[in-house]
Amino acid sequence: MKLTSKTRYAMRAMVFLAECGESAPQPLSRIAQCGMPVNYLEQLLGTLRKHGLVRTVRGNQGGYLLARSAGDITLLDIITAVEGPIKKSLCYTNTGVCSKQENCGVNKAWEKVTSGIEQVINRVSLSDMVTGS
Amino acid sequence: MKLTSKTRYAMRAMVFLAECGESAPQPLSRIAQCGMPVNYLEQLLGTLRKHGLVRTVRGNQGGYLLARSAGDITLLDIITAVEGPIKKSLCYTNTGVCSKQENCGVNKAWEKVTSGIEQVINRVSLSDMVTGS
DNA sequence: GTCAATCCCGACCTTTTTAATCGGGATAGA
DNA sequence: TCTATCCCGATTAAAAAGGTCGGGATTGAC
Repeated sequence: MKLTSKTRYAMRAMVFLAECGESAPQPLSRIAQCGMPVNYLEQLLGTLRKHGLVRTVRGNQGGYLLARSAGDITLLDIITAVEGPIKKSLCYTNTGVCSKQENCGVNKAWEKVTSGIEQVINRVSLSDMVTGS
Repeated sequence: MKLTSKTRYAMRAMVFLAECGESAPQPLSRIAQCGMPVNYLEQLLGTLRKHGLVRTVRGNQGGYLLARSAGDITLLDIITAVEGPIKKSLCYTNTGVCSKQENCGVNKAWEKVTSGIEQVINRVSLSDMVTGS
């Protein structure tokens, strides 16, 4: 339950791209000036591209652009892209001594928690992050 | 944004203690039968005790008990105890090139996210986890 | 009073994950 | 053709998580 550099960097990069708009593609070196190691950022942007959140223009004068409008990208999209899908609890998998195996209360309660968190994160869009709304 | 073994173990232990009720203190060795390494669990229970979630009876016939009623302990209490308080975003701390420093949109949006998540987690009590409500 | 069961605690080690670096290849505008 | 750029896998370094160990303190049972 913690915010990693990966997510923080990805958020910064996406917010920056959102602020830049559709004008021109922003080169990696420019985005990295937001305070991130350029080589590491490159990996993250690759991941974001593979998940369809940014698109690229290759070659000279190339760079990165948002793949969709900022209002159409949520924090859940970004976090899921770089951190993977939000994990589910495994609940009493080992010895079974504590009984109840599959449909135990912990599982049900945890299910409620994860979907609740997903909702919260999914309600914040990239444009919200730009405007602070 | 992931569930660690620490949290999973702590949840199991707390749920087990909740199921045992106020009858007798449960020794570490018994709790560990839920499928956790005993020495590691000991550390976790020490942390939970320091945060006032369990109390102990020392000496022979001793063990661990919930410090409060199961309805009065939430998932937020447990997670905060073992993982520390839910972190806040730092937002653009390095070069300042991306402008806006303090009260930027990302900070505001992230603030909303963390408090939202806290609410979700805080609404699930230990007794909810036992009953699955 | 002794003994055994128990909590207590800090130090250490191992494994996994995260973060960062590097080198070379592909692409395309000027 | 040259250079700025994306692309990508391999490697390393740093940090965190997960787990182990040994010895000390407490206390009920006998």
